[in-house]
Amino acid sequence: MASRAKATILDIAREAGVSKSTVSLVLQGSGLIRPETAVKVRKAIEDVGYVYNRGAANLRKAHSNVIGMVINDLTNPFFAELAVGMERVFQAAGVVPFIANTAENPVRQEEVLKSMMEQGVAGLIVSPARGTTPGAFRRIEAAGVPVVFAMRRLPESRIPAIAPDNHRGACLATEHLIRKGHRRLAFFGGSSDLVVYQERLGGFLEACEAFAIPVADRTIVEGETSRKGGMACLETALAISEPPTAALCFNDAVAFGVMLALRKRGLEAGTDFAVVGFDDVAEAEHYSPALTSVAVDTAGLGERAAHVMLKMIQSRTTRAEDHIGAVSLVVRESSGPNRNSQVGDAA
Amino acid sequence: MASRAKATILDIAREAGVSKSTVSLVLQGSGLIRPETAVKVRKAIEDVGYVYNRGAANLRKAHSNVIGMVINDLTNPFFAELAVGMERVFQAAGVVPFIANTAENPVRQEEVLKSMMEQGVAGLIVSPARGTTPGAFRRIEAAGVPVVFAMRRLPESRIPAIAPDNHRGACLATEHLIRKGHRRLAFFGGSSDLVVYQERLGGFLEACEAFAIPVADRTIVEGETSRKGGMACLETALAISEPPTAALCFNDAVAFGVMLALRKRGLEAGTDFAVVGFDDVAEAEHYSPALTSVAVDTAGLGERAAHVMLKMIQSRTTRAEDHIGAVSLVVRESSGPNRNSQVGDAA
DNA sequence: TTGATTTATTGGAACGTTCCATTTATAGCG
DNA sequence: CGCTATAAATGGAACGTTCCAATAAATCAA
Repeated sequence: MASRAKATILDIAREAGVSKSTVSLVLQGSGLIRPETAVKVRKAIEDVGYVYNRGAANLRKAHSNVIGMVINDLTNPFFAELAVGMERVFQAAGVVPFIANTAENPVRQEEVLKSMMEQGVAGLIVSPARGTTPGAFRRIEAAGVPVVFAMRRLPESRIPAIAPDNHRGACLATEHLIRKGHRRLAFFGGSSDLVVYQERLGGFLEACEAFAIPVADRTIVEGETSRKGGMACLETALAISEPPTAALCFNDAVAFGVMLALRKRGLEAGTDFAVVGFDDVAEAEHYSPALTSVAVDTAGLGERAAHVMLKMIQSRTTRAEDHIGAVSLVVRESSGPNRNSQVGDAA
Repeated sequence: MASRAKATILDIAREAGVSKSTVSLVLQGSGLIRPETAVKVRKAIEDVGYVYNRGAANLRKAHSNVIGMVINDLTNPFFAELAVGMERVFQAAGVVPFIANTAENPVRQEEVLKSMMEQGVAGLIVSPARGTTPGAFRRIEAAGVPVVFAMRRLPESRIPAIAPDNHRGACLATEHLIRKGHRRLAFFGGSSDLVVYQERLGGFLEACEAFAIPVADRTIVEGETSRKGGMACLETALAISEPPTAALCFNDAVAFGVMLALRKRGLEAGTDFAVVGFDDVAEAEHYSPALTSVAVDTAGLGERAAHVMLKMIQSRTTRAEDHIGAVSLVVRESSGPNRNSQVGDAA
């Protein structure tokens, strides 16, 4: 079947009785070669068990066909969904996305980015890890490799970002809680070194402002963006003298944690304390009680990011516009007795 | 900062006033070069904004430092956990794992594998997609690239597999249900074209046999391995004349679906119908009622798979032993009123 | 038939590394 | 001082492709 040493186009050429250039042309699907020749060559390729060496090709070619996706936390289903959305688009464009996980660790991220650059990726889609330094992408930009940020952005950076309208989403959710009659509100989870956090918290505060919620009645508890973090937030908040009666959570994981902590205290989300999440991951719908959450169309943002990347590569530019995705509040049980079921909105 | 065109070792050599060979040596951390020279070279590397071209290097070197991880469903947190376990090990070994998702699609898988081979991966860790044909890995084996299967295996294949003791896990879980007093049992979800399915169903049947459960009282419903699939399974099972009172589910996703469908009918898992899952994903613990499930130590299996791969690469062999991971039943609420809390076991 | 044009095919020079065989410099020793 | 032994640095060929310029073959116009 396959010969001993790795077969090259030279072996194919010999086998098919043509020149290596002809083989190369066939490999690239050039219309210049005579159909019969092409058939002959393709047969030889099959016979010698040839595998194309993209590394060698990239030595001559301008662009590779791989794009790197660098994700801060693959175990969060939210990011997995994002990745899947992008994959769909890239597959159709004949581009292969390689995914790498940084586990929210800037050092690891540095290594991963370096590695991807060394592989010669055509572009990079990144959801930056917490604590990424502003200069982390300087070298990559200098090398002319297009980068787009997905879901998260960096404080002062010219790199285009594709993200949901965090401010508006948080506003919508907070308004919803206030309309339900809550007057002492909390914002749970996340930390201020994340731009997303600033945006979501900003939306929360704006709504509070708009409805004249006094500053003293706004409880803000930073914390890990995980179930565990959520549990801790609730404990902290309930310990104060005039505890809040409702909370907007930084993301769904935090919200799940809050609901868990409530149950541990014999309280129920929705009736004893209102909880709203952010991201609307698939689980939100299936939780009990079902979680009210801000839907951000994750897969859609992934597709959008992929399209932007493709366009950047094509027009060999390193610049593109930001894109802010529409959000909508999906009202379920965790925020209190039902009235209506979905409040849509486009940004 | 960075020069116009991409810098190469030649540029560095010129900048540092040494030969390209010296630069190459420094890049590889050879002890042959004088420390002062190394420092000089490293400075030059920094100055010209050099990025190493691994493609070019691989043209000469035997092995690349990238390993491909091909996963059938990244949105399943179970597989994401697996991936994360492997990453830990690889990182420590200075190897970069690139992850790709096949979305349970054999055609997509073919493309992904081809692409990884073209990139010149040193090895491949694969959780094969459903319906993978036995010959899918022939060419890869012929090329001498080591492959290990994780979590799933292929019917008749010499490729080593790292997987949990599915048979034993299913046995354990079924026994648990029988001990709780159930006499009409169901096995929900999965389909017979998966080896894992055969193994888990086998364990279920063995336990039934051991406790003399008549064949007529065993209900087996195949279905999608998702929440949706689980819901459908329950509907089907409850429609028969003498419906089962307990079910072992192919995996946790199916179990969640079953619990959801129960609630829709006003029934509660644990009291009205016993449910046991498989995999023990993180959510299982947090569900309500908490899901009894077979824990398989996902991350541990991932680490094991990574180690096996590393060893195969090092000893340049394409063969290795299978590895069957220990399992344990984690008893929670969904299987009925508590008695004990965890039944451990090592295979 | 001949030259011009089009269609297929081909050799050879890159591309950016590594690695072997040398060369050059430095030190050690009697 | 001459010789060997060791340490440090180097030139050049090779790796498997692409692509340009060139050639060869086939077709056409006159």
